[in-house]
Amino acid sequence: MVKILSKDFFNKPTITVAKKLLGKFLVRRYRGKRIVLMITEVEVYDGPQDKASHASRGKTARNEPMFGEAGRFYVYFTYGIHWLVNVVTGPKGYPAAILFRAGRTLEGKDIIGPARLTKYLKIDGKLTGKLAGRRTGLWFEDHGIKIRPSHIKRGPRVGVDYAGSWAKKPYNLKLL
DNA sequence: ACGATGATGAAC
DNA sequence: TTCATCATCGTA
Repeated sequence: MVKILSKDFFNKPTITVAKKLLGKFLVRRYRGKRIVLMITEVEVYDGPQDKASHASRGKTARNEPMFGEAGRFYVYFTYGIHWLVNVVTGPKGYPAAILFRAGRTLEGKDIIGPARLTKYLKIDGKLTGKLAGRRTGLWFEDHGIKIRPSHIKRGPRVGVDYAGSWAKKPYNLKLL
C-alpha cells in the first residue's frame, strides 16, 4: 500500500511534520527513471524568528517559496557548488521548511549529507517553488512503514553555529 | 585542514 | 559596486 503525500500532510506544525517524514520516501522521476530514497534525517527551519533560517531576514527572491503554501519545494544553491532541498510546511505567509539531510536507498545504502542527497536525486534550482507531486517529477510516498518515537533521535542542527541560541534547538531529527 | 566556486544580501 | 558569508563536500 503506497500513498502519495498531499498538501495537508505538510500544512501542520513543522516539528510534527518532520517526525512523520522519517521513514517516508522521496521519489524522483528523472529521464524516465525512478529514483527512490527513504528519508532518514531532516532538519527543521521554523518561523521568522529562527535565526538559522533564510527567512529570518524577511522575504527575498530566493527564499520566497518558504513563505508560500505547504507542500512546495524550496531549493537553493550554496557554497558555489551545492543544491539543497527543503519542503515547505505550515500556513501560507508563515516561513517554515524542512531540509532533507540524508536518505537510504532500496538496497540499504545510506546517502548522507544534504548536497549528496540532491545529487543522488538529480535535484537542482529548477524545482524551487514547485508543488510536490508526480507532475513536478518529485514527490513523497508513504510505504506503510511505522516509525516508533524511540527510533527518532533529536539533536542540534548542523552548520548553523552563527545562529546563537537557535543553533542549539533540537531541530535535527534522525532515524536510528 | 583547506580550497572549490558562485549566488546572495548587506553595506557603501 | 564591492564584499563577506554560506543549512557543504572532496581531497589531503
